[in-house]
Amino acid sequence: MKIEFDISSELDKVIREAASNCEGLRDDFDPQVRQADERFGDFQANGMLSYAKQTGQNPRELAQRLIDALPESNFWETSIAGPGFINFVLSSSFYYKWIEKFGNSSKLRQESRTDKPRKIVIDFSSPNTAKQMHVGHIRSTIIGESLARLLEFQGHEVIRDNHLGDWGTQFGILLYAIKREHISLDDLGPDPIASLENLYRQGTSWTKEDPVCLSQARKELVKLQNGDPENLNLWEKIREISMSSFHSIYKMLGVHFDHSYGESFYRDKVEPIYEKLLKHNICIIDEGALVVFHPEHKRFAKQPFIIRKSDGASNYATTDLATVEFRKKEWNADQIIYVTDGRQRDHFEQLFLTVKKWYAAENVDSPTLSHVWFGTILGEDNKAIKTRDGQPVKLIDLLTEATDRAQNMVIEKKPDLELSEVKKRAKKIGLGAVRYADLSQDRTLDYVFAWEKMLAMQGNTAPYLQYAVARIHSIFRKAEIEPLDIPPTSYFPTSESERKLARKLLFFPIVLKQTTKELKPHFLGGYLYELATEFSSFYNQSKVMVEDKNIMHLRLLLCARTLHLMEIGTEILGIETLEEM
RNA sequence: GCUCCUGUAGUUCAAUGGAUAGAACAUUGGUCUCCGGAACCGAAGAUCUGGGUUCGACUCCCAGCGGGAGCGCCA
Repeated sequence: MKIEFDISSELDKVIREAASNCEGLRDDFDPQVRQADERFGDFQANGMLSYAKQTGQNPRELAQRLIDALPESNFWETSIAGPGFINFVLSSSFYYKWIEKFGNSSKLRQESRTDKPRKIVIDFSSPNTAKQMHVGHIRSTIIGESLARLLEFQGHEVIRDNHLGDWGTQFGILLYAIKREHISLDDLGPDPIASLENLYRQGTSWTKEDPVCLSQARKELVKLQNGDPENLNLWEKIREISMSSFHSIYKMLGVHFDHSYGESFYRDKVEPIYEKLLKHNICIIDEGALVVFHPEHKRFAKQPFIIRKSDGASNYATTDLATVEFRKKEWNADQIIYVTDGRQRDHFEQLFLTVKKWYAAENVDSPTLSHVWFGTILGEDNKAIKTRDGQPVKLIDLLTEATDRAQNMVIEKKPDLELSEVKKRAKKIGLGAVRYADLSQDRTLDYVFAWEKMLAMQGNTAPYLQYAVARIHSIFRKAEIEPLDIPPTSYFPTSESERKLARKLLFFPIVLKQTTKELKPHFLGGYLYELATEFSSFYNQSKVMVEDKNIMHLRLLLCARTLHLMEIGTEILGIETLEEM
């Protein structure tokens, strides 16, 4: 067996090869190599059980035959257990060689790169302009950024596109309110976006109370959409004010975009869509609106996908179609990933079906369309946090609270630290905690927003990961050696804590693969937590700086590799690490 | 009404159809001459109910019960 980065796929290859020369096993045999429970070994092949059953053979006998057919190797010990599991226990020398070979950061990055790079557009964050971002926006922003980093890490070309809600009906109301109050957008006070949001709220209540106001607001919207210079100018300023407020949050979170085209960008690109879909008989006119039905689909045979309203106006279905077209034509995207709330699943399913038919009719390859959806953040009433009812927590307040709390903790631990350094650390710790709170759980789950939860800093949290990293840095400072300069050693991972830590390192490629396949960052988060736990345990049981240089160098090597994987992993999640904390 | 998601320790969450369901918080007992105690080691504690498929089910299928969401002109 070769020492490959992804041990499970190498093992799979070796077993299949052996199986091909093995009586009773054919080409369709799937070894089902899995990460094994610690009690049984490092990897296990489960494929015998089902295969033996199907072919009417004895699984244990078959397993024995397969083991006999495996090439001689001093890298593992095999055994048959239970009804026919094959367990592989990797040798200490294998552990050492793997860690030695894939140790340094650049090597790890290189090994993680795909051999088929794709151009992938990630559509995420996408707040509405004229409003502040609130906690409901955090998931798309954080998950999207993390996926972007994950895919970039593997060598894909990622285009981050912030699909702003900058052309909605909210502008009618807002423009009406601005004019009624004779507001100057150049003089909105210290917090312009908050002023705009208040103005919008004010306008909403006016239009609700008085039909005359409502019709005035509608007129302002129509004027805007018809290109009225005054309204267009106001709209542009509102967009600028909004962008600048978004930008300050993105900057804190280390999020950036390549484009922020938004819905307004597509407003003059919808006509051809109607024409094409009509031409291909994909849509029909129904109750005055242009809609798409999918007769083959149990739900969408009757549930319409409205692409043009009965008043002739476009809606988000239209712009989404135009957006796909733009990303395909202009960017030649291989894949588009939409990171949105799960409540939009029907919409995207309909969108994807429609695109598929449209492109098939025109005989062009459709990009792979993926809806990466996440659960709703709920208020205490178990309903989605909404802008209208009550006061939703502003995102900036959450982030500020997080850094404030972290700052108190830092000061408590290190009272003599300079304030600028305190703030620097507090920012990484507090924002890391918020981020990890979201990324460490399966994105498809809803959760009730709770300060304590978002700001937790004990247990399975970002500060725990950061603490492990800081301790490793501390070891290297004390040892006065660089993580990449560790001399070779003849001592291999032997003690329980050494083996357990080494073993955890080996699984990184598998976790990375799973995270990518599912586009679920919590797999990576869970792994990093386990790795940090394994390290902490190792740290307590095995002193690194010992007399015996062989032992010390092996332990330093384990520390160095842990450090690299922790740094790579946290970087993908967007969590910053510290050398001291 | 139709469709989708969801139900795991007291609480918040894990678990590509695999062996004795794994953590955190809270509760509780230890470690305190240690390279950083933001830590480590231990105890106690859970798969909504009933069927089915399978050698094997938290996982897949069916039914029921509980929670949530979507379903024609918001996004």
